[in-house]
Amino acid sequence: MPETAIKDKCKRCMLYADSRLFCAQLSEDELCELSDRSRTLSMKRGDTLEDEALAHWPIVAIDGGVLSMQHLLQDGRKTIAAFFMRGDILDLRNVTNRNRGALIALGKVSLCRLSPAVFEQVMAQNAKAQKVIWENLRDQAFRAFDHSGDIAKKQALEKLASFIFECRNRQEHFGKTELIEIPVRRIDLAEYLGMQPETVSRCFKDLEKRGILEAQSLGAVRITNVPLLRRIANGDKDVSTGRDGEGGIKILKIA
Amino acid sequence: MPETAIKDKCKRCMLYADSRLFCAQLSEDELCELSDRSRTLSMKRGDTLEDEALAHWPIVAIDGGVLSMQHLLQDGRKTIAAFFMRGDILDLRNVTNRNRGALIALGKVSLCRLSPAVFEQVMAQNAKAQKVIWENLRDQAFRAFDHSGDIAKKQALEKLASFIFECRNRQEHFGKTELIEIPVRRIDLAEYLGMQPETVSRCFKDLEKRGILEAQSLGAVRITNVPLLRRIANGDKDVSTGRDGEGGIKILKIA
DNA sequence: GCCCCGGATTGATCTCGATCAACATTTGCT
DNA sequence: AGCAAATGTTGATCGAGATCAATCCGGGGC
Repeated sequence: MPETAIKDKCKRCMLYADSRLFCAQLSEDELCELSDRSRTLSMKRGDTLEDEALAHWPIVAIDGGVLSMQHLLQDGRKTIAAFFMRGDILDLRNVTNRNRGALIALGKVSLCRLSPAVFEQVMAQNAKAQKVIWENLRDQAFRAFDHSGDIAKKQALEKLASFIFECRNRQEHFGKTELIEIPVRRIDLAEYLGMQPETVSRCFKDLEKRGILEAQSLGAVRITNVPLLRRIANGDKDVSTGRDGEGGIKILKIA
Repeated sequence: MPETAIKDKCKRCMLYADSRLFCAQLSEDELCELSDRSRTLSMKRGDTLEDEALAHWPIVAIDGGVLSMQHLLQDGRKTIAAFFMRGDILDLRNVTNRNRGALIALGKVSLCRLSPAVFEQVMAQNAKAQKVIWENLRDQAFRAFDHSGDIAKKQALEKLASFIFECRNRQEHFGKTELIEIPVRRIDLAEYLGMQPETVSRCFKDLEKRGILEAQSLGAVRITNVPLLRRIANGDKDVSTGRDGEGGIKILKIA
């Protein structure tokens, strides 16, 4: 077998199979070198990427599943600051643990610890790959800015509506259907949105009662009234308080 | 004057004068080309970077002042998702306005709209410059993750304490003093932390009453009890609720 | 299949911070 | 400097969502 044959582990990995993702941008030689010097890892719910492991492998690329960044307060309160999913690349080189939360899997996660040396080399040489990782990091940052805005002033119902749209934006679209996958448990969702699981539950029920969405299961919903959900997400009080029961008649107050 | 003479506008700009920032990494030729194809801009409180202007100049480097990213809800509620300060570089190429808030100055801001072509060229050629902008974007992302965690579950007092530490981390250290500059108004601070100006005011007063900090003016405070403020920021309920009036005696519950 | 247990739901109560209102102070403009 | 408008502070009241408590699932292991 020639030195440059693409490894099976890479052929099975979405980072290579999806033409928009990082490994698909690499030349055969680059991919093989990166592959040889990198290590895949499977995690299950609750597993943590330990500091010690991260010191050696500070660059992590997500193949599938949902990895969370969690902040733990001293009295036990917990928050999820971010979700990382397929295609996301985390560069934790020189990130002091002061401003980095724990990285914890929220289900089965498969990821690849990339060799920092090869990563750096590819970043310097391969403009296409550089563009992909730059845009990925930029997306992560903008998603975080958005999320900060969402949880700062929005009410519970509005936060949940925004989150459903965030899921919709991130998932590969299943045709034209408004079937949205919710890839995390209620409890994680609550921690991400800064609310209690009880409140999340109540808000889902409220949206169902108003005919805005249907629960398919705990892990998926179908939006039955996209414009109305959008208005709630955008903080239109006349809708979110339920005063306008018929829905969608009132003219939007577009700034 | 030779073609490669460094322009006055660059000599006066901290992006060049501070050796850690972007323009200081460039060769004289690179700097001059970038300078020729870029445009400085001064803004005053309330000025907005318009979409139209950003379409032509999507890359913005902050020389000084505080620029905010604001999200406006339909009923008038407003949140500040992020602060951008000296050295921050915003790359808004291909960012749909859907997930980008308005960019509004919170005081006098001086910035430089960088030529995308030259920026891209420098990013491809100059490894040192590439490292600086990569790390800057990474800092922005991690700061946003942190901030999301802060505002999701923390109480008002805890959020304010965290914010004071955020200011402390970001400012160039004035010697060893615990004098912290608060570079934004109360009202902006409230929008950033997802609370009301009244609450911000009450929390500052509370921290003063407890002897944890002294207000020097609206724009600066001196921390007089750093460990206690840290415990509040970290969500130690025994402290933040004021039950432990003497402060600092109780043993920390480190997880 | 059955058991088991973490997660999800539902209901009742309470609290922190939002809101409203009045007043003080700072900032910006001429 | 002096005025007007914007911002900040203080006090009183109210409500959305946290908290507490009691079930109710659903899916993984044997």
